[in-house]
Amino acid sequence: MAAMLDRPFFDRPVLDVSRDLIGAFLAFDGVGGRIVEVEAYDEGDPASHSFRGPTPRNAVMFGPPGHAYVYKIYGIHFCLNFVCQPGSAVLIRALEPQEGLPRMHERRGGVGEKQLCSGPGKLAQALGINLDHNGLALDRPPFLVRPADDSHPIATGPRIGITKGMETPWRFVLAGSPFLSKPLSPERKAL
DNA sequence: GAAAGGATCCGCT
DNA sequence: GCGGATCCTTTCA
Repeated sequence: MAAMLDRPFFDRPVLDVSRDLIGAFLAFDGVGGRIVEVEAYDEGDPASHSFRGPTPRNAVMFGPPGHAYVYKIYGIHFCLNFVCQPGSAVLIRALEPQEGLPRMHERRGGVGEKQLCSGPGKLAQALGINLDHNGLALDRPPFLVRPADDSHPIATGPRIGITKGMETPWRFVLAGSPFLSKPLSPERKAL
């Protein structure tokens, strides 16, 4: 079986992990695809849940690397993060669907393939992720995370939907992917 | 104890 | 392009 991303991979600076996750494969209970969009958050970042220190909700962000931090947003949607070094995490924002397409379509209700996982809330819905999965380890089932098998053109830009820290270009995308939550604009230098 | 506001999505205009 | 849905965490008095 192919290499799996485990704790040492995530126990690194969050920007390095974010970059290396573009093109990686994520599945939850056999449903998933290629990661094409992520955002980095860390403790010194006013947009991050960890900015004001540990709370009951964000406790997982201060726990061991390589675990899932899941939270509910706007009372409706769930967002999936990968915990890196203490107080930092990567928000998984979009996937290129590859496995378990029928179940994704069931959960997402008749949207086109490009919209199955083109946003953090959509992705969590398509994969069936909810608060029950907060704190689960990423290196064993139902999670499966495999590294990218080749290099990918990566672009960066400002993060989406935040009200603080807007100038920090910590959004990472697979350049030119049609599965992003939004096109990257303006396009920034690749890494 | 109260109030504000959020790392979103969808439908309507 | 704009606003509503919907809830619960965090903050402040």
